[in-house]
Amino acid sequence: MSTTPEPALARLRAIPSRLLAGAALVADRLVGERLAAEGSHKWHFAVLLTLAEAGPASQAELSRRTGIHRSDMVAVLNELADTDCVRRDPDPADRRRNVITLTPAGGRRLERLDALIREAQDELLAPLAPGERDELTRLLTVLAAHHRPVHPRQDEES
Amino acid sequence: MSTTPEPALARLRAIPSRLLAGAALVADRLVGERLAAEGSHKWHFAVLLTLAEAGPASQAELSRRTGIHRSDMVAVLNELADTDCVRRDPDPADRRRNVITLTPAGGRRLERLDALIREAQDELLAPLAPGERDELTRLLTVLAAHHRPVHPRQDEES
DNA sequence: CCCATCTCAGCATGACTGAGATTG
DNA sequence: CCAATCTCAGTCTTGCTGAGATGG
Repeated sequence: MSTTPEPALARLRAIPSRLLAGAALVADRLVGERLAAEGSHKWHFAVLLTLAEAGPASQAELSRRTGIHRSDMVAVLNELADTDCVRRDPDPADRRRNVITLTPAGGRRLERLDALIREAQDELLAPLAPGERDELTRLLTVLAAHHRPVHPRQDEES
Repeated sequence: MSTTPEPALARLRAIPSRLLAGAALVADRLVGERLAAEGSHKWHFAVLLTLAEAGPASQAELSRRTGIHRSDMVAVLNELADTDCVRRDPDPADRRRNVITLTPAGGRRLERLDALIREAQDELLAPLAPGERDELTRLLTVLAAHHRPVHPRQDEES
């Protein structure tokens, strides 16, 4: 037998890794478009949320917490500082570092971005029933928990 | 009320778009590593599969079918031709184009790559029960069907 | 003359690296 | 003198654009 009579045909569009890539692309576009309309991107949200979650931190610490590269953090914080969303003060205890602090304006910005992101999730999951949305989230959470629940690339080796 | 008492904390890791991005990254790595070990990447598989599915075609036609950019197709076909997986013959009916044909060796290569990709899916979905794997695939398929069931980027502008 | 194809060189984006300046 | 931080310039990667050559 020629081993692959035609099964590839039906299989193609059912490959989970391919489906995931497509869904992730769509999701990223939906989120990105909304944040861009507000003059933001994912990184702004990540930094603001991390500050709200875990409190003030140095830039290096924010890099570790968010997975954003130390080199890109500069621009993100410049933009957030320019719009008064964060303050960048010299740390009195260690003058090598800046302490980044969320401002009230930053908190409000976080809320706006959060609302936009929830909107995007709703659009993404619109074709699913409420129970299905929860199930999808649950299954993806299981995968995330199992496969290196950390950040993608970065300097670190080992 | 201060509107965001602390709900962001728990919400962070449950954002579907974020979970999708993480899962897609893992999936891509699992697939990519295996194909790289065979000296291949996704595009080789896509081209071989398309040839097996839909038969010989010109390079331009393959670009359309696979979503691989016409400019990248050159290198992919060079590599496949170098390993005798495809033949690139001038079309007797239209000498502007090459007709790309899958060779027997190409068919065998396709089977190997297909096996590697199935391996990768198994590893990706390992933490899920069989029923859950099907359900995840089904849910992702619904999303794919609803949100532009086509290829990502490319020249075309509407 | 216009259109499609194949190819290649070069651009644009996004992420990362390396090193200098500052401070501990 | 070594370590950590902040910053910036430059590099590397990947996918895409533009245009020349071939041919219908």
